Amino acid sequence: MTLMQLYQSLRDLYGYRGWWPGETTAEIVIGAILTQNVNWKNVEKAINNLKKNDLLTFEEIHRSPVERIAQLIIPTRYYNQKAMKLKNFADFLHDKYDLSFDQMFARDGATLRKQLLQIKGIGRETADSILLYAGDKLQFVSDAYTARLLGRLGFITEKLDYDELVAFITQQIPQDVDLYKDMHAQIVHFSALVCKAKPLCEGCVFGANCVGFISSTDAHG
DNA sequence: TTCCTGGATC
DNA sequence: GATCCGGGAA
Repeated sequence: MTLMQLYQSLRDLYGYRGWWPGETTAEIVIGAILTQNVNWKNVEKAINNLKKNDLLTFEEIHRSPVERIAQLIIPTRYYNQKAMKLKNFADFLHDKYDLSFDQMFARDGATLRKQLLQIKGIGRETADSILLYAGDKLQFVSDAYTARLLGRLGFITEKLDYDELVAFITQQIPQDVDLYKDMHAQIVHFSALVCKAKPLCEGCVFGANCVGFISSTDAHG
């Protein structure tokens, strides 16, 4: 099986997803920060709280005290840290781009990635999510789901760090923004529903292709 | 109890 | 690489 065959299987299963929930660029960026290590349902609660208080733009976040933001995003678990991360991004956008996403995304992806990674609270996965889904940049997004799935399916046999995994994948697929968006979306969806930490192997489309697969007749994998 | 679309710090 | 952060649903 190739990576594109993996992608096609998931796309056949779920249809095109394209994915990232959020009606505005700011909402996508906010979601990318708030979703760190937290269930997306909790992020939705926090985003609704921000929306009800007209805090879903970085103009408002920039001039709002961090304590007020923290109180609204409590469902995202690390709310004090994440409130500061939102403030840090707002400061960055204000100081470097006059609070304009158009100006920010006018930069090339590689330059912008380096800038985003200098913001305290923005790591590689969050930066890449912002670049791909908020900025339509050709930047593949990897994550713990991707590493787990590719490990179980036998694509990778040794641990790769984040950047190595991104390189491993992008070498084997067409360089296309919409493909990057949908492929990550499919992997996340499948990993959250089926190939979970405790996988639901029954009826899995990959069946015997999975090296982590434990059949009911195999007492101990 | 476990698990959830991480990142910073030491 | 180990630990902190520290809510909510199943």
